[in-house]
Amino acid sequence: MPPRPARKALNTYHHGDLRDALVQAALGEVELGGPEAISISALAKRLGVSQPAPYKHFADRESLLTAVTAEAFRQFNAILRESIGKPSRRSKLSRLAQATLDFGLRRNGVYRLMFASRIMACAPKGSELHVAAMETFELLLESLEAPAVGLLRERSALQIWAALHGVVMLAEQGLLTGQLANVSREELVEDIVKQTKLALAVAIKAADKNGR
Amino acid sequence: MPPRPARKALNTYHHGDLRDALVQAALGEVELGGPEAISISALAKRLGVSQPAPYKHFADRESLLTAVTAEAFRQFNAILRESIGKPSRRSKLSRLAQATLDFGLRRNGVYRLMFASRIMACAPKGSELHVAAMETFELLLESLEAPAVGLLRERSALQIWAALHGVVMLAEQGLLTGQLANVSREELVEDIVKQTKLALAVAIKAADKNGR
DNA sequence: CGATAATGTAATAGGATATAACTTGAAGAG
DNA sequence: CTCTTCAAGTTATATCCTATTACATTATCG
Repeated sequence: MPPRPARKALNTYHHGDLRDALVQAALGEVELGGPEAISISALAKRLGVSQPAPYKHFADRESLLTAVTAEAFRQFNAILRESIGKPSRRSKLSRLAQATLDFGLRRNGVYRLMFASRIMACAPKGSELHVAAMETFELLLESLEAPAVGLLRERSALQIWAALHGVVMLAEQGLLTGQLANVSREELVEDIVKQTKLALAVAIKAADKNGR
Repeated sequence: MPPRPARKALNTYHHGDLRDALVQAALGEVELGGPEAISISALAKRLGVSQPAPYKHFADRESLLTAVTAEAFRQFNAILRESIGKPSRRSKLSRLAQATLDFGLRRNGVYRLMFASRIMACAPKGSELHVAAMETFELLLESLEAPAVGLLRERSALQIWAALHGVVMLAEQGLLTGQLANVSREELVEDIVKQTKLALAVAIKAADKNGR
């Protein structure tokens, strides 16, 4: 299927590219109010079309949310790709981790849509959404500049990924209190990166010993 | 304020303890369908009262959700307390981690309400909800049987906590694919526990060296 | 150029949140 | 013991949102 041709609106009756406009506008809403902020009728009003018009492009609200989530993953992937691409004295993993933290806090509504709603859980394997999400994980694996391969590598990736999620969630929910409140988020994430590298090094050494 | 007296329903007009019944019923709904499954009117119908009756106890839907979340935290805390209390050959930390994983997967709707909705982010410090959530973190600190104190201890707790969250979320969303799909969740969590202990040991050694 | 599919609109049903005004019964004061 | 009062119900209603149906308009292509 070729990407939609993005026709121009030549008249007032047809919008031109309502489908894409809906996704973008919805992403804007989610950014502020999270997944539950998306209202089909509000979006229609905002885009100057009748209330039922969106249903020509999305079967229901759920289906719009799915498309929005997929778009969010693509944007997120672009950011990650850029973060590990640019040269820096810090490691790729560290840069990716910091970029994730930044995205998770600055665009928290979108982040919640991606990682904390039930939308993802419903995405069948091979769907647009699932593919985009898998690509995120691929980027993470790529940023793990380590000699480990296979399962060991995946387990390390999972652990840093999981820990990153957790920090974003806990930070957003005001659960970083006590003395933790005085530590910058960046530093906490750096802790996680270091810890993962340390554990991976130990695991590799152990594997070598066994394999020898 | 004394705990609500849990009056009996002596007649048909008054329910007896509608407030508590609402919270419990809502918790049941959340368990299956997540936070968005809660509908005031559906709950009212299910409990045999008129649709606006719940508004005598909760200002709005949001306020009911907050109460439900607080109750969920209390139940979670009870489970955690039990898990680290009973004697076992495994460490407290490991038992708490496994209990969290179990709760997160088996009662995922509730878990999402607790850790992935915007309800928590809105809870002011000192509120019923915030207190219950902080107690969860206290239990985690308690289960960290390590000589570390203060910030170092809190940072370790944060890291294992964050990683646990992440595994629950990723598992629920079907993002554990590839070779990871063949590893049991319990094993992945055990990885996290080991890794945290290792990192903490290293950090303590470093701190000792500096402090010497 | 005319048929047809894609994309819009208007009208409407159904369900949810929330408020207002009224009713019931429990519980304390005199 | 009764009267008053108030918490906790009720019915009725306004508003908003989702979703469907039937109809209108334009784009596209044979």
